[in-house]
Amino acid sequence: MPELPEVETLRRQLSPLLAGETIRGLEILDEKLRGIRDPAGKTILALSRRGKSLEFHLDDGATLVLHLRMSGRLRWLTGPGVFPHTRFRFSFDSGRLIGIDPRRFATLGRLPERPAPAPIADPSQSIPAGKLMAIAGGRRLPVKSFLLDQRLVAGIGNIYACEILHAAGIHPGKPSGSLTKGEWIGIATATKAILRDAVTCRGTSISDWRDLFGRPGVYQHRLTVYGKAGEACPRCAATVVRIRLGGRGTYFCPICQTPPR
DNA sequence: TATAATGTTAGACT
DNA sequence: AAGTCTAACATTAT
Repeated sequence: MPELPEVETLRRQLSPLLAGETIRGLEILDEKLRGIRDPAGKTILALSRRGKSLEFHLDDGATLVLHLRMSGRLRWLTGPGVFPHTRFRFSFDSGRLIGIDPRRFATLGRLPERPAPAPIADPSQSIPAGKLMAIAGGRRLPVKSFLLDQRLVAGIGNIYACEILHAAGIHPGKPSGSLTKGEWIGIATATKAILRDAVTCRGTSISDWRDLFGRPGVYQHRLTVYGKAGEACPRCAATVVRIRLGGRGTYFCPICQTPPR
């Protein structure tokens, strides 16, 4: 569920609450998450984000890495509160951080060594068209799959990939190696604008995404194609279609997103 | 009952 | 061999 804008929303909301706070305890309620050394007594120095991962930097030099995968959410509580599917609970002097995850795909680890960052490490900050084109090289990989590959571009997920390609007017199935420089520039421009806008909107709440305080984001009101099969394309009024690409539901406008060749 | 869901990855296939 | 594709993970909702 959470993509770059949603995770960045959590990071921004958590930073002022947790920087300098000492972890008083960590309760793990899902046996799948067992195995991390107890961080109780460690102080959080800073929070960062890498792609869709949220990183807690501790004063013992270790880093706790949280990935929410499909259905993970975080809630900050200062009073009582019980949520179904709670999988872990951090306690601090100032409150509690609850991890909620119905599908149990989320991961929480204490990684001493992190993998090398993707070539496009933060597409909301810097996404040079020339670099995209170079990476795409003569690949046949559909451009949407390219944008979703976290080893290449970190942070874009299914919703924003669909929205970016619609904004850039490019068919999601177009082989990435066949895009022109102009098309990559369009993708880079759309990516930065959309991701930044979505962060400002505190993410997209189509179904169950909520921010740290339980409030829905508002970017769902700005979606142009994602989840809109059968509806009119806001740019050309043709009917938005849904296909399956790389195993994921893919929405696009068959008229203003150029067909692959 | 069958399908799909904001993600990732191991293993299969080409 | 590298690039690409599919199934699987676990659960809920339609």
